[in-house]
Amino acid sequence: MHAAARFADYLSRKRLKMTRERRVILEQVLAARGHFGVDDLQEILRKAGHTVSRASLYRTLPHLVESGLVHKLEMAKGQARYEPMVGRHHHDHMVCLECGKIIEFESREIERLQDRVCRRKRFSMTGHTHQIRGYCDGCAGRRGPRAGGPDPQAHRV
Amino acid sequence: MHAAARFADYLSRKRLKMTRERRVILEQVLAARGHFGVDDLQEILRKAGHTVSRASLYRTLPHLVESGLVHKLEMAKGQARYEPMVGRHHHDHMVCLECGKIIEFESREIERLQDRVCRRKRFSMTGHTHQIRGYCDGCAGRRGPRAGGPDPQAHRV
DNA sequence: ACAGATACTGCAACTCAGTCTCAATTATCG
DNA sequence: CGATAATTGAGACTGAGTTGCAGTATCTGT
Ligand SMILES: [Mn+2]
Ligand SMILES: [Mn+2]
Ligand SMILES: [Zn+2]
Ligand SMILES: [Zn+2]
Repeated sequence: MHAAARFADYLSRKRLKMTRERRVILEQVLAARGHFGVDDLQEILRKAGHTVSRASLYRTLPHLVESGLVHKLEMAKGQARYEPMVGRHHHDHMVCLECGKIIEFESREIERLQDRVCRRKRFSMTGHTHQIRGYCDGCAGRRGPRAGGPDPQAHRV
Repeated sequence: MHAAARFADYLSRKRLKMTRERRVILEQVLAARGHFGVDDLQEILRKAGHTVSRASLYRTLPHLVESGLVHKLEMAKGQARYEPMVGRHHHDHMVCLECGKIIEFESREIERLQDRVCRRKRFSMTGHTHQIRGYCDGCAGRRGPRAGGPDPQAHRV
């Protein structure tokens, strides 16, 4: 099913309207490659000759997420980022604390173990976030192998 | 090494001072069981007969985290929560979207696979967040097995 | 014990992502 | 078409977290 049709279907099932704003947001979001924030998206739209208010972006993105066309990444501190999910499958992310680069990874084994631990705890999972923080190849070298810094996750007492 | 001594050590190495406020914060944080937010902590302190400003809490908690005595949970939306980590080992969390309950889990296997995927991507991990959202045993029942709701992580296009 | 240097505190002002209110506009459907 | 209900942009607002400042406390010698 075509993405636009899928969104139209989602909207009509919810008695929502397919407006010009929603159409152009969908179009630009699907064209985007990589991960973007709300302000990035507004800039993308502006360059494409469209004007959509921040309020409408904040209102529309949750619909795109709920319809499954877009995935939301909850970053620490609250700068949410989004990525189109059309024709892609689930993955998780590594975030470089130096340059901000986002690296995608996927592991069937981790997902399977995750299901297993949910079953063991009688927990009904609807979603998850598995985010790894650290330094990418390029940035790790530039910092030296023993850089004591933020994110002291590994401490033991 | 005793937790208080450990914190004192951390402070002196950083040329920071052990103030009355920091002492009482440490004391109450270590006594806390479970996960708490900044306002919870201020209330705990107040009940213990101490007054510490929100600003000082926000200034001190990062030190406790960096010294490894406390762990910070980055929840969606930015209501950070903390938990004492003295004498405990690393674990991750499930969060019930209905009642807010936080369930802890640990999996050596997932951690191992996580290290492996970092190696494969040449990523130098300093920390991670693995958070599972869904419904706990009690809440899942009360909602019925097929409750279409938020967090539509599982969609495919 | 003392004094100087430096860090810390509370307060209130501020930031910033995200939400909400409202009046004007627009999609939808019979 | 015309009624009805949803949507929009603007700007006010919220709430977690941060910051500048002036007064205060701790620390490091001596
Ligand atoms: Mn991605
Ligand atoms: Mn925990
Ligand atoms: Zn990097
Ligand atoms: Zn629950």
